[in-house]
Amino acid sequence: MLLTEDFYRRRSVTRIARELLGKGLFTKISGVTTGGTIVETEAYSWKEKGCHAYQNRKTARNEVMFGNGGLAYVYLCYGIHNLFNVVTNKIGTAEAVLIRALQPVEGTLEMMKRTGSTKDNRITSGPGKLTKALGIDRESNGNILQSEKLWIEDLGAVIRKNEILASPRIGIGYAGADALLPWRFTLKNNSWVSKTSY
DNA sequence: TAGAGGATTGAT
DNA sequence: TCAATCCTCTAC
Repeated sequence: MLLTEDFYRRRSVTRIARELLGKGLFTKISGVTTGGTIVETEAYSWKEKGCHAYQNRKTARNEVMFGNGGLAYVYLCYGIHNLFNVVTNKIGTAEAVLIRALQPVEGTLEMMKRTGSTKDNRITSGPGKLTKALGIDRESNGNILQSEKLWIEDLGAVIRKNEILASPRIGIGYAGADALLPWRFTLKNNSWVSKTSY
């Protein structure tokens, strides 16, 4: 079952980030479906320094974050990687959830091909890697997440509170005290969660 | 309009 | 530990 606008347009971005765990992110390109279960997310809000839209700073890049919940926000990081976010909340409130890792469900062979990997392990364990595996690039920026090319669906998995781990977000040391917010959510003991040196 | 740096990754 | 790589944002 596809997630609808109501799911994305709620007020609490951290709650949506938690609830996205266990949901399925998929793309269909040239007739091939690829995707998997979301096992790691991070919440971002205009209220804190880690966010591109901190203090409602609106630029050409982050404009989509100010749009309605249920849109894709895709941007280039380090000149190399496309990072995929889900825009949440209502028009004018810049919040989003970064999808950081998936557990493959469908199209594993195609994802291996796209990432140039010969093994099927950890091909979607990281925000830059999963976009490459699913074929997501900036052309998807601003697209709705209920299309035939890109969507998130409820796979029926029930995630209990005690299966979710909250920790500080990755790679935003410049955000000062806000870098310590426990807004990174992972499934406990899931081997597909991204590896970090932190 | 130039210059610095980034919500990462994989190889050394 | 470090380079790849290019777009975005800020300052001048």
